[in-house]
Amino acid sequence: MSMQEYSTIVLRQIVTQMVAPDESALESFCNCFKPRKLAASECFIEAGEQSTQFAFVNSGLLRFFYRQENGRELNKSFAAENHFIGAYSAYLSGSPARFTIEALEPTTLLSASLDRIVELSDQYPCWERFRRLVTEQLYVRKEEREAEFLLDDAEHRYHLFQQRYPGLEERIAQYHVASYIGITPVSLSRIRKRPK
Amino acid sequence: MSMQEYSTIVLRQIVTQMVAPDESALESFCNCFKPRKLAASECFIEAGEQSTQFAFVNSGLLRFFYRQENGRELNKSFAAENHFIGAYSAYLSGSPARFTIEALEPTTLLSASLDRIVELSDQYPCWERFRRLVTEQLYVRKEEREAEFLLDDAEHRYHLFQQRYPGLEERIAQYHVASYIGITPVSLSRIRKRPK
DNA sequence: GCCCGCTATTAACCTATGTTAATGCTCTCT
DNA sequence: AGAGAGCATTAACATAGGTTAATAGCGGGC
Repeated sequence: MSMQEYSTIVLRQIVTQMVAPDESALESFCNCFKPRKLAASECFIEAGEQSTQFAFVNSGLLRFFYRQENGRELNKSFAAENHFIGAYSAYLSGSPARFTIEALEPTTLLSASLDRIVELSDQYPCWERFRRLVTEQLYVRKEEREAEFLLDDAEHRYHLFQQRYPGLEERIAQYHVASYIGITPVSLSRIRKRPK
Repeated sequence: MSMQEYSTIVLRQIVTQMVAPDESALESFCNCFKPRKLAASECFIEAGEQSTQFAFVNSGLLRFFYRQENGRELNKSFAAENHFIGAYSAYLSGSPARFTIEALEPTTLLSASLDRIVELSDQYPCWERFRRLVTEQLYVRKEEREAEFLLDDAEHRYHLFQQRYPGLEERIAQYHVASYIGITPVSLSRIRKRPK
């Protein structure tokens, strides 16, 4: 078994559970992916790029963030093992990515071109279905987050972060948590000090 | 031509542009939809319901909103002519709708059961594709809104509302705009008064 | 072991938005 | 025309969160 075949084992399992591809569909799909490593603080996608990369995270951790004019960085989300990443919405609308995806830890990926994935989704119903399922997951997540911002104050959003990403708080700097919640590190520190 | 056939003309046009269904696929699809009218302030879906309804808006205007414990209502979005509506994310996760969909004006819809649409999407590739396209649009919207809340203050979000829903500000009460932005009517009034 | 750089905390002050309440406007119903 | 019901505005005050700056802790490299 080649190195590349080995690294796709988990990917195979996951997409098999999702859409039950037949042998040939699965091969075509996995052949799109090439392994790639990122060092900590290296970027998978930079804001402004016309990126067509889509990847499966084998190990490591990444953050998605927007940069403001004043240089402040706002974390949109995080992705760890067994998640798919990419600037999918930007790809769909043909525009450059609005956010950067950066590794917070040394990360190993399987990376593919979205153009290839789209081709496959035109040829195989299972990959069309795969695209839909991934998009649905993304959508449900974003809708939840919209509700958070509409309904909850910073303290509540902090607790929701802890629930949504169990164990992550111990893995990243607190200013990254603050940035996800949409407040400053100073504010988060105050919230953490508050009596429960 | 029956009344029902007549009312699906625009729906037919729109889905034909989206996924180019063949004759039989289109008939099966349109047969799922039945006309329905809502008076102003009548609800299409109530928060807490296990709703399986999905609809195409022929005319009128609706708002989607979350209700807080204290009774305050937060507008998630609006939908007017030629848009699809429903509690799609709740349907996907099998949970009750978290928000209410209420008509702000007398509204005419074509309404279908999501179970039926899902059946069709399993039978016809074009309706699978339709599901994906609708979900992608929803996703892109929600991601934009997430970015708004992370990056922009209330005044900026007010201008973004005006851009996203041209002409809507004149059609609804200001407290509905404020509720969409996530602030109080008093605050919006202050923002509107500010010198440009 | 020591230094340096980065992170978290804390304090003092500032600003945007929330809260409450009073006022006045506009529309409709009679 | 008058009365009443929302709705928008305004003002006074309260609060959450932002800003700046000082300090303390911690961790890695030399």
